[in-house]
Amino acid sequence: MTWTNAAVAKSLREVAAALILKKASVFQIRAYENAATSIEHSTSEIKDLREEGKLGQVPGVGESIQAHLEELFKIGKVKHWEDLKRGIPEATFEFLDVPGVGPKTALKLAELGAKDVGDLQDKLQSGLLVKKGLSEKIADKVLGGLEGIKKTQSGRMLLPYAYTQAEKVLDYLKPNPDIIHADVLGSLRRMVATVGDLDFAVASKKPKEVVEYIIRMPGVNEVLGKGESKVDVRLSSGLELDFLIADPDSYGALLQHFTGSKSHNIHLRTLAEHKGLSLSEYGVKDVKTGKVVKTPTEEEFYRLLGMKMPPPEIREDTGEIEAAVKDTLPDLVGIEDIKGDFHLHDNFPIEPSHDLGSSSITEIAEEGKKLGYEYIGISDHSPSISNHSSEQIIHLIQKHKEVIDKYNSSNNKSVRVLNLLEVDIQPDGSLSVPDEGLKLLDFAIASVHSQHSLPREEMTKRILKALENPYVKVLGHPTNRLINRRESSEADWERIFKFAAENQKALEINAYPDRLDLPDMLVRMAKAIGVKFVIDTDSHKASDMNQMKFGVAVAKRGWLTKNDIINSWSLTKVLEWIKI
DNA sequence: GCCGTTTTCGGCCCGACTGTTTTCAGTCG
Repeated sequence: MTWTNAAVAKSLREVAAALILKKASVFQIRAYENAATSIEHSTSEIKDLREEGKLGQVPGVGESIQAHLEELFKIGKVKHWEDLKRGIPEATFEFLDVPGVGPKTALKLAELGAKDVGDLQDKLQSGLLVKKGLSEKIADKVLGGLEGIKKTQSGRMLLPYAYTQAEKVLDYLKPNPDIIHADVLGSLRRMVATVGDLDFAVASKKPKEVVEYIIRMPGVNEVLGKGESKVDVRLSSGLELDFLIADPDSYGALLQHFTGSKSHNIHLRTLAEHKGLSLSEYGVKDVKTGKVVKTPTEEEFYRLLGMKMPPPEIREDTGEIEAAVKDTLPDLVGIEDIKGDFHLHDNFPIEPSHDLGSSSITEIAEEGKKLGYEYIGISDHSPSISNHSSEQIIHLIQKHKEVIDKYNSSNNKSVRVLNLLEVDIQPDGSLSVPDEGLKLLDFAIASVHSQHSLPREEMTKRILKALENPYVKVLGHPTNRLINRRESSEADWERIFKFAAENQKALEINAYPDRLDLPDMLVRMAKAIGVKFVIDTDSHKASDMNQMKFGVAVAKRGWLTKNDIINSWSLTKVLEWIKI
């Protein structure tokens, strides 16, 4: 068993479930749940922290759980946890993965004889469990939930997909005269890399009419739940949409409440309580008088709590509340600050190791101009090392350089084009292009495209060796994760970030939909170490260059300001940075 | 079981919907 953060968190949640079933103190239960959430959100592998003796630094992990984790990593199990789980059928814990199934339902299902998820589905479909005393409605709900588990296994939605779907829904909502405001909520509004469900807020004086209007939306296949001010639907595509409708006077509270994150809201409520206030989606209540102050805007909601409004992207309870109180929130980078894109693949026949782009330099440059850029970087994959001699590689780079030089010297160029290359970091840390080839470039982006799961120390040395090359200015998609498909590579990121900071190497935030790499939490860590960043789309066709906003979202979630991001600098300043 | 600008004890977020509960429990966000 490899104890990833997800696996450790799952174990803690199972213990919490066991505690619920054994009617333990709700606060003890919450403690285990808090520890699980905190570990899921940790920027470091918990196993590494333990080896470094830093387990106690994880919020929510106190003396007891710390001792439990020591035991877990040492012998693979925890006696105390096993004692707590004793007497509860093993299948109970498996059923917790089914949406809508909590500990008590899970136990009931196990006691009725369901052995595992597959068996559960069979016994529900055959009606066996209902015959044994399970209510039909619960049976239907669990069957519906089993659909959900399949969705989870196939992965949460990628942010750009969710974003596009949500835009379509907002386009349907906004023209309705009964609808005063409509916004997306939840993890999508916070621009988290993956999104589970799509949640929407609607401000209206006529909630019932709005509910009916939503039910009539094209593509709605099933109404999953319906209340006075709430409706959940499933589209024929399988996508679930949740809508919450509020009076315009309390719309700010609704937006705030359901944007979350959960940990942000919990912290906020605790803070409010000390001021004698209580928070809900209806507004801010004075506990003494019982009077609710409605808040039409989020700014007003936060103002009543004596703080500035933190941007949705950073509402994760990682210091934004403290900063909002002290009025020291960072001025986060915005899409309008971006002046270029360094990672773009064109269709020049460079005979690359990986995929070629499909647009010409001219098309890419024109798209760049449309986006308001001053410069772009053409960074094709390097010529494949197995099919070419060093001389051939250098020759191809020379040819490509001539094309770019010609474009830059033409009279009707759209933007300045930088001559870059995405070179492979070989397993031993050497680069796929000899230095004589690299010196023809403005600079090189170095990326790992093979052997992604080397042991941590080997991967660390591999990346550091590549970054030592003076022509390499950027580490491309640093962790190599592919969301829902491939885990991040293991490496000593702190060491890599320190090296990057000391040697003026930038880390890429790759905006490609299933990369979003560097991930936001590592962005924050790297910034604290003093690293600079570039945000790139890694486009293989010109029309993909508009995905920059998703990279900017990652940067925002990592608390980056304009100054942290090299491609928000002027061309002059970028050219100076290249020369360092 | 955790935690501290109410600090080593005494607190710990709030509300909606669903179900089979006729006054509340389970689950979710």
